[in-house]
Amino acid sequence: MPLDSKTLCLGALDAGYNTGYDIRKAFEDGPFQLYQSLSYGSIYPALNALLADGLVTCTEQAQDGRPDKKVYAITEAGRTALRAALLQPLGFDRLRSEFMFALAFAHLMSPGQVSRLLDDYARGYRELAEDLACTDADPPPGRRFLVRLGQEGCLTWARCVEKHRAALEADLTARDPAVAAGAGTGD
Amino acid sequence: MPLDSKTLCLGALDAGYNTGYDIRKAFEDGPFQLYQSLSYGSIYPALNALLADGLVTCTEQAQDGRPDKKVYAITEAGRTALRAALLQPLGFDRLRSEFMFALAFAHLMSPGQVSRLLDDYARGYRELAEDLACTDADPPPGRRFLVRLGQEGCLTWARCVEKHRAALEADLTARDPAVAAGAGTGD
DNA sequence: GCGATATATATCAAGCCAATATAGGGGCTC
DNA sequence: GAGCCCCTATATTGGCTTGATATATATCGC
Repeated sequence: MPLDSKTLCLGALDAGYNTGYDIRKAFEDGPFQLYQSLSYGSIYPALNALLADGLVTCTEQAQDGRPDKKVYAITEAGRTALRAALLQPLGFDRLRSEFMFALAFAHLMSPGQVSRLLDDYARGYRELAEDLACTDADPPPGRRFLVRLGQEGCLTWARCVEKHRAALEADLTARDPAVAAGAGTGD
Repeated sequence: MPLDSKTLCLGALDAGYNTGYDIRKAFEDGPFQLYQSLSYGSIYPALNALLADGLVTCTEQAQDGRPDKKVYAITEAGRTALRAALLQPLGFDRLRSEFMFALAFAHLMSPGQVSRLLDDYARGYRELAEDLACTDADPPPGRRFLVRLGQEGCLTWARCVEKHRAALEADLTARDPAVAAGAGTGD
């Protein structure tokens, strides 16, 4: 198992996110949002396990009013473990798309509903492309590459949807002539 | 929650996959492999729940030697439930990519390791594009659209990786001049 | 002054995945 | 024909993850 939640946390720490709260932001809005996700229920237990294994250190900072901040830092052993995990054979990408699954049943919907779905889907990827732009300044080479790749990929995917949607919409009206004619012309 | 495992099973049944074993294949190698996944641990309980709710029917077929086959069929109520679930607001696509996460830490690897990662990554998408071609004959409009979209999307993504990789590899050697000069190239 | 949002840690129920158990058939090698 | 692996087929379980919730305070807009 190459990339469990402990490895993901080590990566976030190496990238400069040093509290549980910050790590979650890195996966929610930050540089990792495009290709990984991680929630509190995984992060806090993972940090405790990493601490027990000596792969991270923790210094508590008392703050005015706010709850104490636990600032974590990756150790040299941690960085070695991260490097080792990244070199193991990696599982291939897995996409979970409710939009695509819904579109697989376009024949069960009205053409108007399908068109709205396609609009929302393409727009979502255009918005995501913009979100990917605003990340940290001067990232390492790998993350610079991923920003460019992610932005172009999202825009290209949106364009691909817009390119092929006409064929789908034509297929649907061809199957349901009543819609094409605008009135009940029979089947 | 729009697309839980019960909804996914209803969809697979509507698409003509009518046993638990078959449904899994639809998500493993079949038309849904690109955008959803579902395992036995979800499928069998979901089918039981759907049966209890009257959204599917089940007829047991005794077979020579082999265990009895439970053939499920979606009911009209089931198709209505499927339609209703697909029209609820859908969550946006979520990608889980171990390759991209690993590449985010390219600065922790040797250039050779990064190059191999990029090779494997692009090749994986080219192979996936081929796998997507062999699906069932004469699919409904939505799935025809998704096949075209999926194939073009995978190929485009592979090309996008290959287009941007040179910049990454240049960045990495610029950071580590020893590698550029050819001295002590540890792999 | 009031609700909304942000900081920050932590836990829990519900759900899901990967692995395993069970069981017979077909095909392959030696 | 013995051993072995893969395919069909259903079912269960352990362990992990998500999403929601609890707690406590500060700041910001209005």
